[in-house]
Amino acid sequence: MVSIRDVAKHAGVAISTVSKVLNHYPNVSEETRKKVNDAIEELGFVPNSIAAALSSKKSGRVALLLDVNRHVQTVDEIPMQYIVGAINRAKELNLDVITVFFTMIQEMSVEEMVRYFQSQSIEGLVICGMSKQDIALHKLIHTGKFKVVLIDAPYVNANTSAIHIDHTKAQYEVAKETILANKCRRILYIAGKKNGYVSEERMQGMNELAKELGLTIFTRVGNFSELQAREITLKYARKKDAIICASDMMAIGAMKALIDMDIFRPVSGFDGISLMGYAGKQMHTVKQNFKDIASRAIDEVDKLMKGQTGQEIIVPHELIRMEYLDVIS
Amino acid sequence: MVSIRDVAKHAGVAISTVSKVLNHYPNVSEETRKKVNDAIEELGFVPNSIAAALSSKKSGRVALLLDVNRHVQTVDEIPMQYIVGAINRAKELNLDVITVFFTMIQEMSVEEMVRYFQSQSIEGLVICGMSKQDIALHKLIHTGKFKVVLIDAPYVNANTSAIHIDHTKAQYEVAKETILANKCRRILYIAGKKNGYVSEERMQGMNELAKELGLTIFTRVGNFSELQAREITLKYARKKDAIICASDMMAIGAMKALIDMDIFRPVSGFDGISLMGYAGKQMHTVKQNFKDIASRAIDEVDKLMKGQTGQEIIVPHELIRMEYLDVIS
DNA sequence: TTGTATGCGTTATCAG
DNA sequence: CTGATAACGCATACAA
Repeated sequence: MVSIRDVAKHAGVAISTVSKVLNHYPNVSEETRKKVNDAIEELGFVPNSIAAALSSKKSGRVALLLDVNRHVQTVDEIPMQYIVGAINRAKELNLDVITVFFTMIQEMSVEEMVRYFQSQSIEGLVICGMSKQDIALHKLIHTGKFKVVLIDAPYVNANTSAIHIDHTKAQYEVAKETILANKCRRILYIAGKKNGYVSEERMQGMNELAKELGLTIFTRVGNFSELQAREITLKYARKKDAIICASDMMAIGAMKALIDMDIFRPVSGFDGISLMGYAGKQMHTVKQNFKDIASRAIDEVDKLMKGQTGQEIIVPHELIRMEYLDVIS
Repeated sequence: MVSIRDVAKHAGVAISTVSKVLNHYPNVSEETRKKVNDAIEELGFVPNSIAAALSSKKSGRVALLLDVNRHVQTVDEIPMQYIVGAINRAKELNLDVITVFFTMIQEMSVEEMVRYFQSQSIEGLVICGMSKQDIALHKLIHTGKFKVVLIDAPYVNANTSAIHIDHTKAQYEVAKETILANKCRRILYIAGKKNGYVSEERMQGMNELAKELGLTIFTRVGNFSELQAREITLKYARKKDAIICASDMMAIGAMKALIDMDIFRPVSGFDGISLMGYAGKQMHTVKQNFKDIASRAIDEVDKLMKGQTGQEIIVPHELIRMEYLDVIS
C-alpha cells in the first residue's frame, strides 16, 4: 500500500508537507501543492483514514441508533428511511455511520454502553425514538462523552440537540381536518404508548382540539400496534363517528377492521408511510420526511462535533391523503 | 483516555503482555492474566480499535452494498432485513458494518471504488443483488483486493463466495403449486428484469415447468415494478387462468389490478415480504429468510478474511401462503 | 512466560 | 512556506 511517505519521496517534499496538502492547509505554495497532487495522482495514493483518526484523535464516526420492531413488525419503512437519509448525508460530510439497534444495547448498563461506543471510537450519536423508559440512554447522554442528536425526543443541552416535527400541532391539524370534513362528534382516538414522548405530544394535540371544538374524545392506547388498533376498532368503532390514530400502522389496522365490519368511518393516521396506500381506503395522515430528518440530524451531529452547542430544531410536516395509485406511481 | 500503557503500569507488566491478554494469547500465565484483567477492570480500560487496526493492518470492516429503490420504491423490507441480519451477526463476530448504497457508487469507475473502499479500510464486501450490468462491480471483484460475498449473484472464485436460494427450483415449485391447485392452462408469467441473475434463474424454473406440464407460458417483463405488473395484468389477465410473478411486489400489483377488474385469478409472488398480507387476497409465494441470508453472508466474509477460499452456499426456501391476519399477529 | 523495541500511516508542533 | 520529529495506541518479532 502506497503511503504518504511514498508520495513525499516522489514529490521531493517532506511528509508533513504532503499532509498539509491533503488537509487543505492554507500555507502551502501553489507550486508544491501541484507537485504533491501530481505525485498523489501518479501513485494512486489513498489516505489511510485509520491512521489519520489515530493521529488526530478524530474518528468522524457516528452511531445511528434505531429502534427496530419495538413498535410493529410489519413495516420497516421508517428506520430504513432514517438509514438512507443519514448515510447519504454522512458520505457528503465524510463521516462514517455505524448502525446500531436498540436490541443490541438494551441489556447494557451505562458503563457498558460508554465502553461499547468508545471502543468503536464513536464520537457522535443519532438516536431515533428514545422513550422515557430508556434510562440507560438518558444517563449515557448525561455523561457528556458523546455528541448526541435526538430524533423525536425533546431534550437539549450543551452537546445534545433535538430534532423533530411539531407533533402536537400535526396531530391537531390532521384530526381537525378529518373531523370537520365529516362533521363528526363522537371521536375515537387510538393513542400511541404510555410514556412515549411523541405519544404524549400527539395526545396533547388531541386535547387542544377537543377543547376548541367542545368535544370529548374517547381514548384508548394502541401501543402503535396494528393488531391492537384493530381490536380497539372492532370493539368501539360502531358507536363512533371517526377514528383518529397516532400512527399509520394503527390507522391501517383500524381501517382493515372497519372493512371487515362492513361499516365506514373516516380514519386518520400519522407518519405518511407508503403502506397507507394498501389499506383499501383513502386516509388522511401527517407526512414526515424521515430521510430529510435523518439527513439534518447528521448535519447537526457534525456541527456538535465541531464545537457548536446543542439546539432544538423543528422541521415541517405536511398533511396528505394517501391512496393506492399515488403510492405505486 | 486510559491506554494499554496505563494498564501495563498499573498491573506492573509490559505493554506487550497486556496486549497478549487482550488478544487471548495462550502463553500467558494465569497469574499475570488476572493481574492484567484486574487492572483493566479498575481503570475502566477500553481498547482502542483504531490503534489496533492500524497496528495489525486488520480493520475488521466490511461494507454492506445494497440496492435501494432501484427496484420499486414502495417497500424497504428486503434491504432492511439484510441490514438487520448483517449487523447483528457482525456484532457477534466483532466486525464493523458500513452500509453503502448502489447509488453512492454507481457513477464511480473501478479505480474510484477501490480507493473509496480502501480509504475506509474496508476488507470485505457483501453485495446484495448485483446485476449483470454492474460492470464496475464485476471488475472490482476481479481486482482481488477485497473479500466478497455475493447475495443472489452466481459467481465464485478464490476470494469470492456466493450465497442464495435455488431460485430456479423455488420458482418452479411455487408456480407448480399455484397452477395445479387451480388446474390452469393459460399462464401469464410476469418476469423480473432482463439481464438480472435471479430473473433468469426464475425464468428457467418456469421453462422447466412448462416443459414438464406441456404448457406454453405467456411471458412479459415487469422489471420488478408493481406498476408495470399492474398494467400487464390489466392488459392480459382476462384471457389467462393464472398469473405467476417473479416478485411479491409484482404479485401485489397484479392482484390489485385483478380486484379492480373484478375478476379472480390465482396469483403467486416471490420473496415472502409482509406487504403480501395487504394485497386483499391470499397468494402463494416463496419465503426467503433475508435476515438469515445476510447473517450467513457476514459469516462467510469473516471466513474469507481469515483465509478460507470462496464457495457457493445454497440456503433453503419455503413455500407459503400469505394473508392479512397472519402478517399482523 | 515476559519484556524490549520497532513500526503501522497519519497529524501536529516547532524550528528553520 | 517547508521540514524534522514526536506523538497516537496498539501488535508483534525477537530477545531475555
